[in-house]
Amino acid sequence: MPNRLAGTLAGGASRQVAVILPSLSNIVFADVLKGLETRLEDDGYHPILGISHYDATREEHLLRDLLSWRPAGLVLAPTSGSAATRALLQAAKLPVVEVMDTDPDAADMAVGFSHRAAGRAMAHYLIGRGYRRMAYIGHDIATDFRALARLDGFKDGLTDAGHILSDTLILDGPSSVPLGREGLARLLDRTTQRPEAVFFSNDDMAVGGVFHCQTAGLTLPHDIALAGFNGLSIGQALPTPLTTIASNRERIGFVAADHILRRLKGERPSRITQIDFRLLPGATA
Amino acid sequence: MPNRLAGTLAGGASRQVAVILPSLSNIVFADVLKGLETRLEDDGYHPILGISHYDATREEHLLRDLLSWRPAGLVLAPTSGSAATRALLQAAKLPVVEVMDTDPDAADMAVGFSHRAAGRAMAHYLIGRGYRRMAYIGHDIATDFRALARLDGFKDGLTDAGHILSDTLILDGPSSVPLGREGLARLLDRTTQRPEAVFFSNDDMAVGGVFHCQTAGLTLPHDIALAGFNGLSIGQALPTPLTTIASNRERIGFVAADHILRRLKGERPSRITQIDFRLLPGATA
DNA sequence: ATTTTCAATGACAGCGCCATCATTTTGCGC
DNA sequence: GCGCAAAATGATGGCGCTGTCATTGAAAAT
Repeated sequence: MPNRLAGTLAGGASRQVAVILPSLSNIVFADVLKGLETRLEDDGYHPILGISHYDATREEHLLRDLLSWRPAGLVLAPTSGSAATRALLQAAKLPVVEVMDTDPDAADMAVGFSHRAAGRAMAHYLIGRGYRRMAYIGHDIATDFRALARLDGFKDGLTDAGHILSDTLILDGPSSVPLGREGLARLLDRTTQRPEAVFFSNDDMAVGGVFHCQTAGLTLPHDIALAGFNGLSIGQALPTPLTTIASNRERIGFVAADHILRRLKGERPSRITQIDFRLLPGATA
Repeated sequence: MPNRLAGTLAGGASRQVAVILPSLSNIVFADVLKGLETRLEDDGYHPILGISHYDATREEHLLRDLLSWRPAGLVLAPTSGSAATRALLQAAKLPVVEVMDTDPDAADMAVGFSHRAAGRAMAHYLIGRGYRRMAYIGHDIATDFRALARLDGFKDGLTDAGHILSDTLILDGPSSVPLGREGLARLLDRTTQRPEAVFFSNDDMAVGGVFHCQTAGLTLPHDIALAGFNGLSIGQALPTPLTTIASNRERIGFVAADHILRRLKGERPSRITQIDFRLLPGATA
């Protein structure tokens, strides 16, 4: 059995790719990782993993740590646009892909989609369906800046049509089904005038909202309309399939890995790669 | 920035731990990985990841590949008890933890719980609740031998009380909410006599079963009782919380990593470590 | 002041492999 | 059979670091 440490040190290519993700609690990043691993494995590469927990300091520390293994490439779902991180990325002489978004000033390459555009698309859809009084329920937005971008896009979309967001509820902690359920309960509890539609920060939260409606005896979408984001299979299997936006996370990971590998072969994959999202009209909105 | 390749080659400890998991589609293994990463990160270690896709050949190949990086330790959720794999593990002079089960003849250490005992526990619970005609709905069991062990344990439990499994439905493909929903629909469709209770291979499948009942107008647990396995938050957030068995997957990962690290410090953590499962009586059975 | 002990510093071999270059072998034409 | 070019084989120098050993200087003991 060869010793790849020695091989790499002596000048061979490393065949390890550093991967930094903000979380693994959310299936979303597990999907990205799956796509990455699938493509990397094809060429005999392996991911070295770091979890930033949505913390910029931790991310920067991980970056140094992982880079010290001299990986052949780096894939990360940035947790912040911190200057220190950006400097490290620029300085690192290796292919870098930032995933999940399409930041036009990415250090090197980017694979993902515009969360702002996704939020806007949902606003347009809901307006098109005739909803006017709309609310938003989200998880801890301070950390998850992509969810924040979707919220901003959603507001933009409402503004486009001359409307405004009637209510916003941000809950502490990571997104989850129970948190979404609690969120909708609290939102409905505190307002006299029920919103016609609620946009959740993601599908986990939205499914929780659906469960609350089932418990509270609210009929979807007649009494209230709900929409999520991600297109998780759980939402589609509900008795009333969730209206949501499908993001192709596994493909994002796959393409990101492919970009790294192609760059290593001397090719020049495009700097920004869109992996389209798709609005899934369900039965909840 | 130091070059850890050189450092490790020169005799330093590697600070990389190889991790082989069967899948990342299932949140279960993402949880294990999260626990692993959390503990490893504390000591500046990082996981190098491989996904076996429940395939013994692939697992063996990954093993060789990852071992060629001379990691400090190895954690794997075995996909099979293949002789070749076992030989590689024995031969490898590094701490090895097999997770998710408590195989008494593990190559080195094991951290997990007995799936057979878990299945049996659920049988005892359901019998105690007065159910007699019981069925099982599972996903592709040929690959997921831990799910198979739970089924065997479930049968054992029924046998203990002088009962037998009245019906079994195994569906192709990995477990998912839609698959569970389809499974229950098909099971009920093909039998004249409806089972009193159904045990699903896991929570994803069982939640699908709950959704089918909601759609078909079946009241839980009066018309039919359902039980799952894993204790996912989604099941607990349902309007009728799912009766299931909670497995502490993140803790399994955490303890596994801790065992590796302690071994590297010269300690001798126990060979087999039980991470207890816990039956969660919900409202569905 | 001299010897002894100990810590601190510095020099160096070698981890296992890949690239490069030197050497030998082979093939071919005349 | 000889000369030359091409190919196969073999030897060697790092890659960047760690652990060891030798050396030095300072502190402690006599």
